[in-house]
Amino acid sequence: MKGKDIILGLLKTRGPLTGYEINEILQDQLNHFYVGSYGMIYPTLKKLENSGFVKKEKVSQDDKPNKNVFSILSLGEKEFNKSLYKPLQDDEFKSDFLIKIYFGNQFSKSEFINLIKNEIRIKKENLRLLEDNLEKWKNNGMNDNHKFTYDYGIIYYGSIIRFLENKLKQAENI
Amino acid sequence: MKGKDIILGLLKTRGPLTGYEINEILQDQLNHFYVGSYGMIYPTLKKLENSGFVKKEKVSQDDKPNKNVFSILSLGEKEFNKSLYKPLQDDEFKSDFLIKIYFGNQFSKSEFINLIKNEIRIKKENLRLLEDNLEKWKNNGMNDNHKFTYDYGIIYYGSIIRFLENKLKQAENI
DNA sequence: CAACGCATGTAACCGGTTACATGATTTC
DNA sequence: GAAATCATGTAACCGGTTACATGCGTTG
Repeated sequence: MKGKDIILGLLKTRGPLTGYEINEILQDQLNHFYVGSYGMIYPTLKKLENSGFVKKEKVSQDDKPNKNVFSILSLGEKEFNKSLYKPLQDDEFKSDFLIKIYFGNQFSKSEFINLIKNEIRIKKENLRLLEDNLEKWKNNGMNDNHKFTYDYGIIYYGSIIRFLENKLKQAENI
Repeated sequence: MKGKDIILGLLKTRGPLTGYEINEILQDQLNHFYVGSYGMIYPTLKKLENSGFVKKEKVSQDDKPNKNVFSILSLGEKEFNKSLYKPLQDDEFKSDFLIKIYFGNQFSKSEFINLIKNEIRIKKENLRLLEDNLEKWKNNGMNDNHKFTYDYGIIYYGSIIRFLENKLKQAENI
């Protein structure tokens, strides 16, 4: 599933949305397993419109700038359903941290330790951001499946932080 | 760190290598945190050669096809060191499985359960492949830092498999 | 009047992937 | 003589990212 399928899925399951709102959902809820940005969202919405998958409606607002609201069309629903039944792709994981660890003998002891400390800091920050979004998410229509993806993130970050803290102790005692 | 930095790092830390050998190392050792392929390796080696980072040497073999052996040059070592000290990039994780789970209310109960079973199968297979490589890796110069990245993979797969098995039970009991 | 939140977009680039194409040598 | 292993490469494409560019309306 690509960016276009996620956008179609959001429009299908949550109703009409603006590019701005799609971005908010991606950042608040899907960020730990799919990274999106405006640079993906707006060009994709344009392509989806040109393909007849979604339609755009201009909405004037008094208290805020005007906006473009996108709704999914039946052709778009078909396309989304198709994507759901495509064979499951293996996860893509790329870790700059692990690449650097792999070449860790190029570092001094203190550099190596700082590398791990830094990664722990980042992962703890990731975990905190995810946890902070929980209340917001609950008030914004969180279902059991959303909770599944949330729990996955919590377990993943927790396991990795524990692992890294062990490795840090080992590295410090050498 | 990009593909080019990994190739430079391998040439620096393991000595001269062919594209074929680089691919073997990527598949056997780095595959769980960096996915590479010939389509990346050969064009990258060409660019590295054109930039003066590596040099190519043709080697004739009697028992096997001839090959091109690449060695790192001092300019390449500089480039690699530079990449090691660039700010740590956040991991990139993209999960087709979690995207489908996020939209899980589009599935029937049995489809949903099969989706989880399928992912467990894939993750167990990933884990097994990693474990199977351990002996081979040990006999091929595995250091403590390599072991670090191996352990990371084991912990990650183990945690996720346990998590998914719990969720599977829950899904079956609804 | 600055900072922030809301809102939309594009052009150039990138770091690859995918599919294809080829061929030697050895083992079964 | 088929399959496996060793070995190298390219052309077309892709799914984005990065950096830039703009502007309204509200809040402090």
